[in-house]
Amino acid sequence: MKALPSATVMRVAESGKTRGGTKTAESIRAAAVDLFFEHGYEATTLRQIAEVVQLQVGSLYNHIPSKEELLFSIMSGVIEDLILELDDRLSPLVDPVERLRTAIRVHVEFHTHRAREVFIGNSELRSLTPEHHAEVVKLRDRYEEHIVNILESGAKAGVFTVDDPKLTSYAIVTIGTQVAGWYHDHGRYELPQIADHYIDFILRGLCVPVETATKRRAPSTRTVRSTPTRRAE
Amino acid sequence: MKALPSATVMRVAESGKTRGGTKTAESIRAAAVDLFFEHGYEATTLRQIAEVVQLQVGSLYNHIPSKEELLFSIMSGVIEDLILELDDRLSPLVDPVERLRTAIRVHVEFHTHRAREVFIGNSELRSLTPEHHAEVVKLRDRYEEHIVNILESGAKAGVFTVDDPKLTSYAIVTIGTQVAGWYHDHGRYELPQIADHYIDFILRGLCVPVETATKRRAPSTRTVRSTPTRRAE
DNA sequence: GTCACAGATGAACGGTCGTTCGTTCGCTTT
DNA sequence: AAAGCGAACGAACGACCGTTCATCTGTGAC
Repeated sequence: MKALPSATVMRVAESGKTRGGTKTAESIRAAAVDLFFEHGYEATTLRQIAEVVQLQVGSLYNHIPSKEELLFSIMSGVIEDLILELDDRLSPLVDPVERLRTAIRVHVEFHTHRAREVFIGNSELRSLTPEHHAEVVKLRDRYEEHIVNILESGAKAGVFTVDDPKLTSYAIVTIGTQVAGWYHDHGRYELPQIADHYIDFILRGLCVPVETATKRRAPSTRTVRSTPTRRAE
Repeated sequence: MKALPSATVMRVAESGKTRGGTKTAESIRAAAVDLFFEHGYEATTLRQIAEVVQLQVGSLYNHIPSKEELLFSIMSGVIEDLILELDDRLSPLVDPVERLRTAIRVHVEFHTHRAREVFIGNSELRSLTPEHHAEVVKLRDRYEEHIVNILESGAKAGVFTVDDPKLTSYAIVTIGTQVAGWYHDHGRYELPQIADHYIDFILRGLCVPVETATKRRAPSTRTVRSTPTRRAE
């Protein structure tokens, strides 16, 4: 599989689900996400997963090759979806400031909407086989490269003051990522509010003049795409 | 069995114990830090720890009450030390900007010097008993409160522009914390440079005018050339 | 009607886990 | 020399792990 052309086959990413699978396989995956998130991969047993999906342990192996493969498919899947989403939303934009704004917004949105998977992706790397580990790290680096590219193109255009793109990208990525650690649907903060706050914070850090968030949000049609509150828990 | 020479009584070994525990207990703790960091708490075996400290498994229980207590002592210990260090370095300072500068510097320094313990503290919370979990969270909140207080006092004094102190403190703490994930001793970045970079970035995010890092520091110490290599845990 | 077959079953396997415990060792104090 | 005692030993415990497998079951195609 090679990188897909960005303008042609984008329909795959429209629903966020790139991988199919039977209903049973899908619910095994969902149960695993919940349990891995709550107790960690090592502390989660296949028997717990089987209980959630109302199956016997052995039956799981009709749908998964192994516990580790199950983890890997979750981890690689979530990063792939993230990259697809970013490419999709970034493709019509050229202005570095707008591209960075959007990248941060996508990052925060994605990391809240799929917080459990993202959390797993960030904490269970060491439970993968060396081969799978390398594969996931490669995907992660590919994503980070996007951010660095935006910073560098903005610096070249003279709109960002960026001392060290790599170091700065670490800060930006980690700010968005950690949101997954504390955000939940009916908490204190609304999603667009969080994104706006961090966008302003980061842009100021890059010496970009920023209007106040309230002023900017009022007139435009700047709405968050797909804000379903259907996450139940 | 040998008859002891008659004059051999004064062989005192009084220097064995210092702050904390015995030498054995201390090396068990050290081995646990290394192994928990590398493989995670759940994936680490008491038998692995025993092997490192050259003991049989059962003998560990002469020094620890249980595996979970061992984890708890590591996690609570590192946060306590962090709070102590911060209090110590902050106490002579009153200017909010200088206090924030120092807080960030302490945070980054501590999170690099004791990266393994900090990493454990951030990733193994869920392996604690509910009681220990609550205790560690309380300690962590106490630390975060320090940062929020600095931000609020700076905002009140009119030197910081801070939209939401809590949200901003999340960003600040997480920027420093993630350094522990990739910093290592002989990498491409020097510790003070990392701290300076993030201090400037954050201060600009708070609308504090900042001289360039090059001007403020001695020019000869700036040796950032290339990108750091991300540590693969 | 029967055949094929995906999928569910439940027992079993070989390991490994944290923890316990009776015993032994070696040093210190009497 | 004897007693006391912390610490190490080493075997064992019961529980549980991921995985396998021979067997059964239900459903749709012919």
